[in-house]
Amino acid sequence: MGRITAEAKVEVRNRLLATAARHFARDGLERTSIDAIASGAGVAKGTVYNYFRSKGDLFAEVIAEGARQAVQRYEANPAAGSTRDRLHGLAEADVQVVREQEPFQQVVIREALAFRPETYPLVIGHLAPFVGAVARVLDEGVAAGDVREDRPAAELALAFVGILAILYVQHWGSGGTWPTLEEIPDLAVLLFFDGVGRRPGVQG
Amino acid sequence: MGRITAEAKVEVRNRLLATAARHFARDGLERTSIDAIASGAGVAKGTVYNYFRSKGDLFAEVIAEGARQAVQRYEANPAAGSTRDRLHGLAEADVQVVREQEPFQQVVIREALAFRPETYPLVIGHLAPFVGAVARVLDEGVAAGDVREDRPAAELALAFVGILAILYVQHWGSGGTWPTLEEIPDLAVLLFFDGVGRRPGVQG
Amino acid sequence: MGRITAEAKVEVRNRLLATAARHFARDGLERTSIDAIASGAGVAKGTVYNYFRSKGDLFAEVIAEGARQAVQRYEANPAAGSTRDRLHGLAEADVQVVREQEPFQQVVIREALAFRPETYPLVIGHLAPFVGAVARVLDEGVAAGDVREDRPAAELALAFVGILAILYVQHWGSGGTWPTLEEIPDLAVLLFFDGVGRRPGVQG
Amino acid sequence: MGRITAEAKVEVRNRLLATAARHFARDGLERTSIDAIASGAGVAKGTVYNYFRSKGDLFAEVIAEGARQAVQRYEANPAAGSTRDRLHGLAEADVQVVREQEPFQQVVIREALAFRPETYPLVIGHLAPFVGAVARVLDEGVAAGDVREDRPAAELALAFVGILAILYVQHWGSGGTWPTLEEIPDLAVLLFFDGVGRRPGVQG
DNA sequence: AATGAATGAGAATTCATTCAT
DNA sequence: AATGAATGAATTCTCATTCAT
Repeated sequence: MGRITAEAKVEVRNRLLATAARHFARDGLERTSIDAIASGAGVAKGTVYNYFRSKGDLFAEVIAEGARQAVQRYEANPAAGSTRDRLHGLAEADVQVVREQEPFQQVVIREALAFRPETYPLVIGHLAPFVGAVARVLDEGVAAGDVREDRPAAELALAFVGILAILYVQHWGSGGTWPTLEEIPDLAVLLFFDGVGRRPGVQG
Repeated sequence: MGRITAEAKVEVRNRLLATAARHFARDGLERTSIDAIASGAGVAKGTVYNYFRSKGDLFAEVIAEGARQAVQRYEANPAAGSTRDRLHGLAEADVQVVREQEPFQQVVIREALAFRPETYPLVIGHLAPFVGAVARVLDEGVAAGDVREDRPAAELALAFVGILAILYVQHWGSGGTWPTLEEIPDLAVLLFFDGVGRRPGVQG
Repeated sequence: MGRITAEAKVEVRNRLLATAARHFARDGLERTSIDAIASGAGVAKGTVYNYFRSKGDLFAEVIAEGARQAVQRYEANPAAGSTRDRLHGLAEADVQVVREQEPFQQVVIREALAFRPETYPLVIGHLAPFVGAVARVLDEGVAAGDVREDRPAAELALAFVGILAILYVQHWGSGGTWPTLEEIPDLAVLLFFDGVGRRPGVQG
Repeated sequence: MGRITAEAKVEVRNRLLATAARHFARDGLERTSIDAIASGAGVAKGTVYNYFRSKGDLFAEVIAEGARQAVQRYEANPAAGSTRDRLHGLAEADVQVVREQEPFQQVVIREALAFRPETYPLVIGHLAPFVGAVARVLDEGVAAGDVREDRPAAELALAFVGILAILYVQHWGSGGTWPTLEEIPDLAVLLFFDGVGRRPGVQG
């Protein structure tokens, strides 16, 4: 105990966040106990409360941390290419982050799908940058004549993110058998941009 | 005793299921108390245990009941028309069921998205008939040259159901503002079948 | 468990109140644990919460119960005699109640002296009838020329009740050695009405 | 280190005592946290334990300090005048001390009224000098024929101090509205020495 | 068959105290 | 000497489940 280096504090905090993410991802908010997180992180129960005000606060931090990582999604994304390529690039960036921070992203995505009043604004707020990037690409796609213009880009962007979410959920739910993480960008763009219907003279 | 009692028992059971569905849909499994269900259904707490072995069991029965209702999804579907029309018809049938049994369907769909080991087989098993009906339509669409053939119909069918799920979740999460239930069949078919990308000489 | 007669419920409730009063009187609100009350009353912890919403609520009920008993203080008081006799009668009635419900009264009196914002209105509200009775006697005493008229009767009444409180507290604090409960009415009247100063031709 | 350090230590100790007194006066022993005291005094939690063995010990020291200040009560008292005047003088001295050290005195007086076994001897021991001074004045009053002799002066002295305590408690409890600190000496003497009863040819 | 009081295992949270730095 | 992170016992309160009536 006693004085500790700043790095050690950060290390404990990160260990708590990582452990919490793992538990929240597996068991959800309610079924995860602070006890489990504490002992999973190798600290006493009270220590958790030295770092986070409450279980809900810790949960929110897990989501925020996940979302923070995900800002790379669109920043790391190369803006080049056709509308289709750019959507594919965004999806690939997303998959990259999910792969690296799987428990965090699992918590974010499941919470986004749960639409709970307590966390809804939090999740949505943190998802906003990514949704915004998608919407921007779509807007430019409309201008270029690549994207249908009978639906608002903002709604379509939400749908794209939703389709990605569904694919992740399917991935985790199937134990990783289908779809694999690698397939997700292709699938997302196929479902969202190309459509399943076949039309004369078009790809597919 | 005799017939009247037997009917009364069924009636109590149904009331319990309906009340439970409403609570589970609103608050989730953990945050719903047996007390709330019992008093909501106008019976004593102990009575719940005369009908269901445990809270988890009651939850499973709610899902099973919801899925049972949902069998109409594919049975009510008019088999006629183009592939696109038939998919639209399936989506409409689905929305119809959701509308009529909203709390039950909300529980089923959210549980499907949560992929919890305890309920996963239950949900998937009961969703299977609907997914199968979609796959059948897609298979026939492939034969008719209406549907892209580079992806297995079974996987595409799952994706269609997933897109429907996302739209419902978005609907409930937004407080019903977007999308409305009426819009969902159109949106689902647009996203899934037509695609968001615009191609020469095609709708959009 | 299970169904129980209404009398049995009342009996449990009373046992809980009496046990709680004993503990609160000895240890105060904070240092008394629900566990101690439960096991002292021979029930499980949860049972306490079947009867009282919270520890604070139980505490409030103990005070309310104490005050309820204490309404007898002024009702049982014979209205006859001189002002001095009537004050003595009120004090005697009060002592009587304290003797019969000692833990309850101990809680009420100590709480009254603690003036805590959470319980202040409760205590004062319940003490009001007794204070009012004293004030009435004093008012009539003023009219009869028995009581000094340079101070509002309401304030003097508060002081009388305060003096009684001090004597109880002294009684409990000294382990009952001084003053004894029997002495309290005489002492209260002596201090409050007669005064310690000696004046020519007057008693004392 | 040397002198400056020694002075600094005393200064920290006093700051801790003053902060603690303020908190104990407002919130009581149980509801005051060491954390609050430490940060209120501008030191770390551990530092509190360099000065005081435990929270209980700190509380005891606050009382001791309060009582130490209160020794002035009787020392500052001018011994002159009638018995009534001398009592009034003692009460005025007391009020003076309370005014200057309000939080400390508030803790002492409330603790005196709580009669807790842990602090009882402490409080009583420290109150003794003041009670003794009152008793001395009363004894001399008896000799002069000013004070009733049917009760031991020691007991009457306790009652006088009790009446003062009640008036303080009433003062703090009422938010300072009644009685004000200024009124207390008059009121105390009126209640204790003169009495509320009116008798022919006497003041009041 | 219904009832609902009793139960007691948890769960979150607080906080006095310790002690390595 | 001061610090403040770590500790873990203690406490309140919840609620699924049981079972006597």
